[in-house]
Amino acid sequence: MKFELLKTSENSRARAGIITTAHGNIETPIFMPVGTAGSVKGIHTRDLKEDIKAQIILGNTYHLYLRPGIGVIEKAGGLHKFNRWDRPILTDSGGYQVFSLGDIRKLSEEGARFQSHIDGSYHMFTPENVIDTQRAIGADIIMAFDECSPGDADYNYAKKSLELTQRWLERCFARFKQTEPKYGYSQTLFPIVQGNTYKNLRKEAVAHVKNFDADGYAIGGLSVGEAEEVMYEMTEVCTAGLPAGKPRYLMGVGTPINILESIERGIDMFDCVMPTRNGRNGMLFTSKGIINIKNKKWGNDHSPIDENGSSFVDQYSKSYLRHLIISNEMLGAQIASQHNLAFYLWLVGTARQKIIDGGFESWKKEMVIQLKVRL
RNA sequence: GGGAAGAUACCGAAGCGGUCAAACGGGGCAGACUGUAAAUCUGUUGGCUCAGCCUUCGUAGGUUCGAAUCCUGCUCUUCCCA
Repeated sequence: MKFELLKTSENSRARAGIITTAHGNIETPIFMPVGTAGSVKGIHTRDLKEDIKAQIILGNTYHLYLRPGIGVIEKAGGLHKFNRWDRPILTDSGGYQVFSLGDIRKLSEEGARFQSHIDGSYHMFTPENVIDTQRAIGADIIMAFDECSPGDADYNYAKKSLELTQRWLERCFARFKQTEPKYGYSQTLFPIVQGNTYKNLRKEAVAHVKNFDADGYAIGGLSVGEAEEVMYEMTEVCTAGLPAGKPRYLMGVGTPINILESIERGIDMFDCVMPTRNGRNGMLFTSKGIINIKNKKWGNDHSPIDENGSSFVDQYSKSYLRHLIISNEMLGAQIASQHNLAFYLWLVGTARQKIIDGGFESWKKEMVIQLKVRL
């Protein structure tokens, strides 16, 4: 993997660049649709590519490991072959599940022991087997196994958690170097900066992570319950310390406003379930503001979902989409997800152009005001 | 023609003397959702001058300190037998 930094804004940390992978290029800043179980829920790869203009999608190690099982994916020839997505893929390590499945897992120095949320069976994730699993899945970018500590963790917990993540990181890289890609193209491993909401821990984490001279660096453990201002502050602490010549990935973020604010602070890559999950639940993000399409007021509004939207689904009427979602028709969830994803990709694509052309900051300021509007 | 069961809020359906403005579903309305245990979850759903009051359980009466609950007439519905 290679990263070329094309431009850094004169008035902020915002950057535009290009990542080169074996499955094609990624223009940054970029938003990566989340495809946890090997599919971006409700969206065909054709629409992801041609309509939404996604350049890279995510998969999740924990979920794919449980179902369909890694053997199936290996037999298919890797996730790209399995789900017929021929552009780059990034897999999360399962570190987030250490957080989100907190009730049914136990941490130890060795790793995390999970109970499957599907059938209750027990499984052990270690830095080593998580790397092996991601080798088998065959994502272009794979993630270190970390502990994503809760937003309200106290300093002592956050410190111990960070130290564990750091020891796990050493083991992840050791295993990564001992093993080869399985499908004839190269993979790269991103370390994850933890440290919760404590500046000094974040700085320490940044310093540690730089030892590995990775192709890119992720920032984790944010947007997990802390205040937004704190998230921005932590993000900036991290980007200030990370090498300029490598992409920075802010994991799990966020709202359109979060994304613009984070781009301004030097983030290049984002992923979030929000456009798909909130879309399925009736929330639409548009350049004019937020729409809760389930609200009665759209019942007889026959204007397009988003008249300036970049997706073909934006020409469906609000009234029709409301009807579909209220009636629990599958198509409603699909249209809403597709619209939101197209909007997210439009947002980061436009941000990129503004960074290159100049004027990102003023455009961002205007957008943030607009994006707060509840239509 | 004879017999039986029933009529409860927008719909379905509990309740069968006071703790009932009335369980529970559905529907309606609103909110939440950030490296997806989520096509999920939460709140609300008679009216008002809203820590209180008023009107509601087919309908008209009655019994009782007190009735959605007991009694009588009426109206309607469903089922069974002729």
